[in-house]
Amino acid sequence: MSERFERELMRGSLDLMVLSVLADGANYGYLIQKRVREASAQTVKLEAGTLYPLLHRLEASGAIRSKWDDATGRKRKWYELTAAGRRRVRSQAAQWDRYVNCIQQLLTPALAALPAK
Amino acid sequence: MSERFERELMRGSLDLMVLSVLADGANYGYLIQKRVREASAQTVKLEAGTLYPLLHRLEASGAIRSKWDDATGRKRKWYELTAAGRRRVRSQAAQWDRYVNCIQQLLTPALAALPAK
DNA sequence: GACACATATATCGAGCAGCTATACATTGTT
DNA sequence: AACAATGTATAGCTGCTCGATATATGTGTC
Repeated sequence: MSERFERELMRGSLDLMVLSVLADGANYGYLIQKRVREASAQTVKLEAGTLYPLLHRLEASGAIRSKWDDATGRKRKWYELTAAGRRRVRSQAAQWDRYVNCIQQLLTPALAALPAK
Repeated sequence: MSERFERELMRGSLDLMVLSVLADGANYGYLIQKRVREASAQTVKLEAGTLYPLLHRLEASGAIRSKWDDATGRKRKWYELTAAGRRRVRSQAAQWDRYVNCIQQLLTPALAALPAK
């Protein structure tokens, strides 16, 4: 039940998380997945079936661009932010902050009103 | 485009927002909608077509219970938290906090890595 | 050499939340 | 009489995330 809650929480913010990872430098899918999982202490699982379509959407929307790397043994598809992607990180980060504050304004009085458990 | 971002942000947290309003005391749909909108300075629009199904889901899951009020002129359906609903507010609030911290841990270094705009 | 396991990307169907549009009924305003 | 605001409700659409599945290569171990 709390699983479902967290899954829904992710919906709006996965884009921003992936873009944030790429703001630290170019990266490829498998490592992005690991970084998000580790940064969130396994709170955000980020399944492969979620990540790859998401990367394709981000690329289609012009926020990132990709390049295959066939040189080394494994084939990897590297992604990096475009200029539009960098703008998006900043703009969505600002929206995220505003949004978190909105929730906090509802949550703080609500918790205060609840019996002390 | 940023509209879509905020809409998706809401997905996981609308439950918690509505439960928070009800933690302040029993309330009915139309007023809950206004309170969420005002508390968020219109950031969260919360349409009627979203709210009423959501209230029905919350009731079906046992977090809230309802009672029609036919006494006064307008018919209103009042909702209040159940004991399970109060537990859910606390538990989801804690999850929300953890989740916000996860994002922040990705976002802070990301913004630092971006050129100063 | 065979086997398991990690690495690496990709797609499909199912489930479900939020939106818009629509409907309906009452009350207050001009 | 017309209109806006109050008040609840449902149907259809869109689109995200999941689990399952597919494919292929590299690495370690017996």
